[in-house]
Order: sequence, then C-alpha cells, then structure tokens
Amino acid sequence: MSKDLPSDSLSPLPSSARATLNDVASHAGVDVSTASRVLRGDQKQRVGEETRLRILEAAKRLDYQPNITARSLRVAKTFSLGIAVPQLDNPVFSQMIIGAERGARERGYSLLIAHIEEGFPDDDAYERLASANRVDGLLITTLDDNSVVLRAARKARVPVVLLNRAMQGIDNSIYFDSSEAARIAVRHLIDLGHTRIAHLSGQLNPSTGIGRFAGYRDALAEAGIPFDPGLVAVSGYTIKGGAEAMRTVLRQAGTSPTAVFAITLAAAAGAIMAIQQYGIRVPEDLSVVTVHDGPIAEAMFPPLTTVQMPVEQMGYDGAIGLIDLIEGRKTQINSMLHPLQLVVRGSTAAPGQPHDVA
Amino acid sequence: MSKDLPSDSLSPLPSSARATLNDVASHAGVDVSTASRVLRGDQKQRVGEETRLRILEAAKRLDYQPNITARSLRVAKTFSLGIAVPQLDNPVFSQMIIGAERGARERGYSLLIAHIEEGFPDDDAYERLASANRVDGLLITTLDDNSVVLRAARKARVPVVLLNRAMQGIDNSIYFDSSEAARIAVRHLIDLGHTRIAHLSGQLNPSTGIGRFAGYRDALAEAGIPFDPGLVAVSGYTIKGGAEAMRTVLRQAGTSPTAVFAITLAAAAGAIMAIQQYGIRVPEDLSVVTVHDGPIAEAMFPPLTTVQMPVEQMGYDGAIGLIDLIEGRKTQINSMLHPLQLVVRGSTAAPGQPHDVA
DNA sequence: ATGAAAGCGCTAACAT
DNA sequence: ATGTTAGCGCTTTCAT
Repeated sequence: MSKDLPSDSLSPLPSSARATLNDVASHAGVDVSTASRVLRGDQKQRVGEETRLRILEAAKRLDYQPNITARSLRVAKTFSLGIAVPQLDNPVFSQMIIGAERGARERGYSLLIAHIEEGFPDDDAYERLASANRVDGLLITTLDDNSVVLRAARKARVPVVLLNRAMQGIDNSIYFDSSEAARIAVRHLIDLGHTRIAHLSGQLNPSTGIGRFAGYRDALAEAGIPFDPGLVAVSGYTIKGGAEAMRTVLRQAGTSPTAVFAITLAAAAGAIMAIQQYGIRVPEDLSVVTVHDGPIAEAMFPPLTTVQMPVEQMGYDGAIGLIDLIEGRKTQINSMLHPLQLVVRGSTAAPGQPHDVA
Repeated sequence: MSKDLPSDSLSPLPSSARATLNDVASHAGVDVSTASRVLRGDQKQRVGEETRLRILEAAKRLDYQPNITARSLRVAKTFSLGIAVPQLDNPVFSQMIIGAERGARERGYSLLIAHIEEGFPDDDAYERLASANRVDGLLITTLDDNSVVLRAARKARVPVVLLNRAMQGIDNSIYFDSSEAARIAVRHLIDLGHTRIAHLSGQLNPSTGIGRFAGYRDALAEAGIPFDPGLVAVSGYTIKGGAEAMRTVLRQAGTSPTAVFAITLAAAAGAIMAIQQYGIRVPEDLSVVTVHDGPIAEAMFPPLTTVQMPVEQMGYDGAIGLIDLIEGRKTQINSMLHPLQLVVRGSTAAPGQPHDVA
C-alpha cells in the first residue's frame, strides 16, 4: 500500500541514471529477454512486429544505451583491442593507430593503447594488456627487438597480429613489401643517372631492414651496378642515427656518392641535416630518397622524394583481421601490402648538374 | 553419488580457462568474500595472517588475474579513460597521449583512444566514448572549433578535462601559459637585436592563438617596438598554413622582417620552406623561432630555436586530475603549466650579419 | 512469439 | 575473523 509512488511514468524521465534494459522492457510492457532480442537485432528473432516497435520506441524515449560492461561479462568478451607501440611520436605509429582505430570502430570495438617505454620492453607493456583480461586481441608493433615480441605473443591468451613485419614463429601479421619499395626508390635514382648510390640501413637482422637492403641490392644488380659495401651504413630508424650514418658514409666512401637511399623518413631527415652541415647541396650534389610519406616529407627542405607506404592501411587491416580472428571468421591472417607510388619531390635530381657552388 | 568427479584437485591445473576468484577461494579453503578482501588489499580487512598467506599463495599458484569486467559491472566503473584527439600525427597530440597513458597506467586505468576525423567533428567522436558507457572520464583536445567541444562536454555523463586550453563554460582544464612562452620567444629575438619581427598566428579567436599573440605584442611593447599589423598573418597550426602565411608576410611587409615568431612547430616548418623558396637564408637573412619542441625541431635545417612546452606533462596531469575527479578526491581541476626553457639552435641569429648572398 | 530463470565474476553490506 | 547473500545488467537456454 505504501508503494503508491508516482506511477504515471509515461514521461521520458531519463532523470539521472542511465536507463537499463530492464527499464526499457517494463516501459514497453515486455520481458527483458524480449527486449534484448530486439535491441540486439537477433537474427532468428521471431518477435511480433508490434512489440518490436514498442520496444524500439521505449528504448529511444529513454535514450537507452547498452551497458557494454554487463554484456562483456556475460559473453566473456571485452570488445576492445589493444595496440602496443614503442614510440608514439613517430608518424609510422601514429598513422598505424589511426587506421587501427578506424577498423576497430567500424566493428564496434574500442582501441586501447599501451605505450612501451623504450628500454623497459621486458617489463609489462604487452602483458599489461594481454593478461589483464582487458582486451580480446592484441596488435603489436616493434622496432628491432624481436625476442620481446615473440615472448609476449606466446604468453598472450588472446589472438595477436603483428604489424609492419613478418616474423618466424608468429602466425598472424600484416606487413609491407619493403624490398619492392626499396627497389622502386633505388631504381628511381638509377633512372636519373646515378651509379654511386649509398644506403642508410636498419639493423641488418630484423626483417624490415633486410627487406629494404635486399631491394637496394636487387635494384643495383638489375642495372649492373656493382655493390660497394663502403656505401652502406646502419642508421636505424632515428634522426640521430640517420645523421651519423650519413657522416660515416661521406667519410668512408672512396668515391663519394651522388645519391642516398635512406631506410625511413627519420633517417632521411637526419641525413639531410648532416649533408647540409658539410655544405653539400641537396639535390644538386647529392640526391636523397626514402620510403614512407607524409606531411613531414613535404615540409622538409628540400621536400623529400619518397615511396609511399600504406601505413594507415596496415593498421586498419590489422584491426579488421584481428577481429576476424577473435570472432572465429578466420584462422590466420597473413597479408603483404605493397608500396603505393613514388612521389618525386625536390630531393632528387640527375647527378652532377652544372650548379655553381656559391 | 554420481558426483565423485576427480576431487584430488591439488594440482596447479591452470589448464585452460583463467582462474576465477572462486577457484582461488576454494583452493585456499575460504569463501570468495575473504579472498576478495585479501586480494583487493582491503584497508580495514581484519583477515588472519595465516589465511591471508594461504590465499595469496593460491592466487599465485593459479596465476589469478582479476576479471576487470566483472569488477567494473559490480562497482559501476570502467577503469578506463577516453582521450579524443583531432590529429594523431601531430607531435603535440602524440606527446599528450604518451603522458596521459602514463598517468592512467599509474593509477590502474587504461586509455582508450578516439580519433576525431577532421571535418566530421559533429558526428559522434566524443559521444562514442562518453555515451557508450565505456569510459569513466574524458580527456578532450581540440584545434579551433570550440562549439563542438563545449557541446560534447555538456552531453558527457562523465567528468571531462580539457587539455591544452582553457575555455569559458568548461570548468576543468590543464593549459599552458602561451603568452608567457610567446614573450620568451620574442624577447629572444629582441635581445639579438631584431626590431622587424613578424608573427604567424593562430586563428585570432580561440584561446591559444590569442595567448601567443598577446605575448608577442607584450614583448614588443616592453621593448618599445611599435606594433605593425603588416607583419602578422594567420597561419593556423599546419605546415601549409605556415608556408602561406609566411609568403603573405614577405609580400605585404613594407620593410621586410628580419625575424619571425611562428605559433607552432608545424607553422614554423612551413615558414622555413617558404623562406628558402624565395632564396632567403635562415638565420642570416631571417631568424625563425617557435613554441613547442621535439626531435623534429632538431632535425630541420637549420635546427629550430624553440621555447619548450611541457606537452607530455599536460597529458599526464590531465589524466591524474581526471582520475581525481572521478574518484571524488577533487571537485575541480584547473592548472596552468609554464614554458620550460628557451632552446637556442641554428635558426636564430643577430640581424643583418654581413653574409654575402650567393 | 514471449517469458522465466540462471549465471557471467566480482564486491559489499550484513550476519555470525 | 570469516561466511552468507544479494545483485550489478546483460544474454541465453529452456519452457510455454
């Protein structure tokens, strides 16, 4: 008798707390299970058209939003993906994240980000995501250290997709045809008439570095240009590394190069710094080309000629593939993306043009 | 009678599925509530030291990891923070994310990322996070469009902290003393002897842009240098904008400037491009200085003189503050960060040094 | 076509 | 100091 609370509850009344499925159901005068079936868009739902409408309307009126946490608990899935990146402020990784976020979002997943501090890779970064039951799958990227990745992938209790490279012992990956990209870049230099072409490389064990190095050698071989080890130095993937490697090459090369193929944007930027320090002009005295593209390539002086790399696509495909794995639509993800196109800008030109030095 | 299943369950048996609290409890011979109290490190726990140890040991043996989803459902918290960013491939935002991720992690939260597509700000980006019950709080950043942010913050059912600027109508924010940074930058130019100092500015309504513009004018006024509107052009925060604004200034200025203060890294990069296109030399003919710092500033040619901005700190403080808000330890977050220091590199020098033009 | 009921794994009163 | 109990909001058999 004391329960004669204001029962004329026909008003929207999304007063304070979020409406639950229960609220929707009672407002529509049905059981929660029925409401669930409708709202979830259950395939074989067999629900009366009229009730369907009533439920939908109630949901709308109450501004119902499913509680993902509850659903997660019930179906034992988190509907989120984790992505572990070693350096966030590197265009490669940010673009990868953009793509991954888009893929995840399209499929109703969220993207959870884990930054792996350089130098503390062993610690927990991957585990944090993998073992804490927070994600249904893991996208992993790495620079040079393979062992950590391998270990993490093994320990993960969820599907893992490796981005940006293929690796022995890891089944799923989306990677890039680095050697093809390198070949395109070097061929461009050769077409311009260069024969003394230097290469700033990655560490020469991991897959990416090797791929580009191979492409470099292949292109030279095709053109019948002999390979000169004195023209190669390891730069890694940083600006500083690029600058140092460039200096090494300039000092050690018997006959100095007229062009250089840098393994990545950062290395190329470093190289240009070093080159200009020596008073050498780009591209008059030395042409520079690299792989990967983006606003920074345009912003440098001179603007950089690059072979475009579908980095965002890689993130997107990785996310979609990972979700396919999670939801059992696929059992393996393995695809290689190809370089997009050569974008010729101001950093490359024919060798030895008669430009006077000031 | 038919329940004589293999009951000698003393083996570790983390065979397949994750161990639950229940598993731990029964292995330790206690009730789940007791196990919960211990494992959660409940303050006023009053649990026997001996049982405590037994529980801890069982948890370890079974490699128990709490199911956050279940806990979330129970306590009605997700333990995750959302961060919405307009452009991921911009050092400002990536550094902000790095900081935010660290703050969140330190407090046991995860960071969920939402990329706001340029041009589709209205859509759902913020709502996706805010209304889907996926996060306990929101970190928001924005470029120029305030209305969207305001609306999003209003609609959010969770606490919101605005990063990188203060805004009327938004209570919580972590921002940066832009005008102080601008003053430092411009004073540096003045100290070098410059008097014709251009400014590439942001849109002149939002807070950040105004702050820097104000700092620019203040520094000029302090030094008794008259303000010349012909030396100012709006660049916004992009490379392209920087290049265009620089060209505008070079064309329109009656007496050409000997130095330029660009509002941000990207604009400075664009400006340098434009400058070098005209065959003007940096810093001999024209000095360039900007606010914000990072590897890119070092990588450019010439390396850029900048006033350092604690961007990562901003993300970190934002995350910590947001969590304080969520957990009720604070009721308002409002702090202003100050510029770190002036880093003098190759892009600034005294005006009119007797350098011959080639 | 719809409802009843159980339960995902955890926490938090409330007993004892 | 420890156990009992209820329930967070949802999905999913199993009935009807």
